[in-house]
Amino acid sequence: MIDPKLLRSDPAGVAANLARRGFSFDADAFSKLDAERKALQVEVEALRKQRNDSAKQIGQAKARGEDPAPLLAAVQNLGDSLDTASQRLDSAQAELSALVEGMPNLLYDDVPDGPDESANVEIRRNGEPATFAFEPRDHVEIGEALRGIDFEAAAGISGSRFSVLRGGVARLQRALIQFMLDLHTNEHGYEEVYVPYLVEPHAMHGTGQLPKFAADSFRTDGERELYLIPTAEVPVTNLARGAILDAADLPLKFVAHTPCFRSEAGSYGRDTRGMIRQHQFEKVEMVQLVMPEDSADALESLTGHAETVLKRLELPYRVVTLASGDVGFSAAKTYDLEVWLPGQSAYREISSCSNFTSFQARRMQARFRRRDGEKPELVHTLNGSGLAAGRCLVAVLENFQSADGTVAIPDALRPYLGGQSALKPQSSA
RNA sequence: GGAGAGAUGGCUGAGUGGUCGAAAGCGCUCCCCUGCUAAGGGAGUAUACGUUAAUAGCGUAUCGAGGGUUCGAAUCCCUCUCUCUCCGCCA
Repeated sequence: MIDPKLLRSDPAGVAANLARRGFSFDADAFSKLDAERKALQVEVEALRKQRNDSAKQIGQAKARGEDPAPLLAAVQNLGDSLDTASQRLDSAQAELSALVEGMPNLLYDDVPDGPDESANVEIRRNGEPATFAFEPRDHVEIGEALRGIDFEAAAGISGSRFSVLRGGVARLQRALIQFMLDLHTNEHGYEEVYVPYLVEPHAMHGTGQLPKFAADSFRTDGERELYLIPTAEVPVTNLARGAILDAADLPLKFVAHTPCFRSEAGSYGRDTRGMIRQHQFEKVEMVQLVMPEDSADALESLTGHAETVLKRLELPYRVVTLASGDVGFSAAKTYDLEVWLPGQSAYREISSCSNFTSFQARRMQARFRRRDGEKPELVHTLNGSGLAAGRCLVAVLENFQSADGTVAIPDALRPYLGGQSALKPQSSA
């Protein structure tokens, strides 16, 4: 949520910023609606005062043993007019908050302008895409040869966009996750957390997935309205919901491994082959809660933490700054890490690192206090994948393949696989 | 799954439908007195929103949440949530 005070004081400036996203904010309509709301609020409060005063007088009259009847008569119609006015106030407030909650975060000035991902700006690369003496296969072929990925079995159980992993490949994914968690906790100062995979609507609302993007997530069908988390960002960031933290405790840095569930509505036909775009995938997520003045630097270091994973795994990648039209709803600025996939001869997103400034914190009232007695301020929240384990598995399979179908294990992972140095193809039974 | 108890300000804990935003104690802040391994006295001590130059006043709301009854609800009624205890069942 954008600061309502800023919306009132500089609606034109907000509109100009959001226009860079291609989001149109009607500043005049907002100001008019807000003025209406104010007038109604003043009216309602005046009526309430009248009612409170009368009630008080009635009480006093009764205490003195006087007949309260004339006073009662005087307030007879007050209730009705109060009801009417407060109903109008409620609907004005509902309209206003729907408007404000539907507005994306303000962009940082250094976000490059552009309508979509084609305008994203590459800022650095690491590693060289390997050249193969043969036609590199994609992970689907590699996985089948290893008898390690079974899409047919998954389809039989859950339909399209699911996968079953077996044997060494399943273990390789687990090793990746372990490696990432150990790296972030031991070397980058994150605290590992284990969190619920089903969350209530208010948690989804806090991080910005609701109300606007309900269709992107899976919702349970039972008596309780629960959502399968689309990312660990939701439960982990919500750890600070309603909190008033001590400045001395900041920054808070959490890392969690969770499965992620996405409905992928509207992505029909995209990445239908393989495990690039699934309804369920594993991800290690980093979340930081920091003081406002530190969030810009924190985004750089958080992105660096994600990059370290790729460096240690010897995977070629590049970092891009998302263009204004491609930045997500809640973010003020986002870097994507894109890993090289030989099977596609393309860089593909494997991590997304964002600074949400106070946008999520305001929604979930996550605050901190600089000193005793001072007013609490909103924290800034950030998160980034560190990394998407499913896509990382794809990247390892494709980048470390050899002509005979063997896949070498990156050195960094071998301790997690009992020293194993390669996955060998299996002859089909 | 069954049975019961509870939820009040930073904490503990009162509260009869009527000056209750809420007693008292603790804690904290300031002042006074006093003077030194102290004690005593006094005042103050929630948050949000509106109004405003104002973190001054004033107003409104908030006693787990949401409804209802009433001129008036912390107090009565309904629904829900959470916490605790016991039993059962499990990982």
